[in-house]
Amino acid sequence: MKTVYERADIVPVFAETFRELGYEGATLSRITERTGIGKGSLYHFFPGGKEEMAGAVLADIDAWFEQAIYRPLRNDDARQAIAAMWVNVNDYFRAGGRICLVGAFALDDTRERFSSGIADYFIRWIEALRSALMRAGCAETEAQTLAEEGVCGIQGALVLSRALRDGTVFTRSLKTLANRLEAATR
Amino acid sequence: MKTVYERADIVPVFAETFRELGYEGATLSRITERTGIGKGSLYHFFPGGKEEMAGAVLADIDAWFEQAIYRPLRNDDARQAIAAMWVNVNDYFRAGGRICLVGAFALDDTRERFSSGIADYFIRWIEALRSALMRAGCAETEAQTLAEEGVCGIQGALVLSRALRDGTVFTRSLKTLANRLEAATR
DNA sequence: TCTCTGCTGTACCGATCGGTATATCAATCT
DNA sequence: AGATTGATATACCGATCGGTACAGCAGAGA
Repeated sequence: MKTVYERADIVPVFAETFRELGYEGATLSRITERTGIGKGSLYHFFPGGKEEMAGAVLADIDAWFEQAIYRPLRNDDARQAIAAMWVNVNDYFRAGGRICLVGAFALDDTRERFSSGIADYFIRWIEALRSALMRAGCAETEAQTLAEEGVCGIQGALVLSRALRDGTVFTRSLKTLANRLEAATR
Repeated sequence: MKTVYERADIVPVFAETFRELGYEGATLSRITERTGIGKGSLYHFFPGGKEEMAGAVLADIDAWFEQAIYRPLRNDDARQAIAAMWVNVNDYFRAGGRICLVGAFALDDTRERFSSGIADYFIRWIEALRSALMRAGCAETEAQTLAEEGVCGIQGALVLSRALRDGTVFTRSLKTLANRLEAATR
């Protein structure tokens, strides 16, 4: 059999594995087990090993957020883009059933491996949201505070809903944040 | 030499080790290296191994929050207790330089090992804060929302300040949250 | 002084870690 | 057909994993 895998097909499986087990917890045997791909192929596509695999996941995540969240926030109608952000974020994180890998990596030593990528992800998110808020009528300092508060709140909601095993906490928190930002743009 | 260690002396060192490396990343060799205690003593005090060590840390953390945060929120003057909470939390987390181990454990598979302890920590925090908010004059539903938002925001601020390597983000976020709650109690 | 108890360091256990080498396979090109 | 290429499974590597066994050692009580 010659089943050819594409990086694009494998990376999302990596992502879920790292999400569930963390960087250290995601051993190569776990990864081969979940992807169904042997070490041979794994190292063929990712000669850099585990670190390259996780790096590919982060790049994949970054690309998704760039096109689905950041770009609309920067370029499209501000109010609409912000509203779409809440919906897309709720879907992406499966209403709290899925964590933010970037945030999780930031919390422990794994941060040192992907330092700049992790910082970028959040900087660009906050900056894009701030831009949208200002276009929607916020003053600069308020927009900055609210943007930080929004991104912050999302990360916190992920932690909390995981801890409580209650996805409604996540969706409810997003709603509260959305109202808060909406109130500030009129 | 007969240097007798107390569990109370060791546990905080465990805590920092788990914080920095995560549960999987905190190997026994790392732990012995940081504590300066050999495996012999380690397993003498903690026959249950790594899991018991981490469990002791969680119990330690829980006890600290109970006496320093939750109890005042439940019993003392509401406004004062809330104000004290922000100060104590900022100190405890070293202005964002130290993460919340409970939150970190919640994010990956480690949650399954300490499930009830993790959930309890957050449930009691939110409940205590809600109680204080109500005594300070909040309506019940608003108090619940604000309490969740507060705890949520703290967790998010920890993630964000770690990711950005910027402790000012943490302190600033706490300030914003404090203002938010203050505004709702008058 | 002589036990006895509690603590400690160390050697060791099987299992698994991340990673490498290689032989084989399927498909394509000449 | 024969050679070449890319993809795959597998065996294997030294290192380290979490955990155990145990011998020795210091101090308290007899």
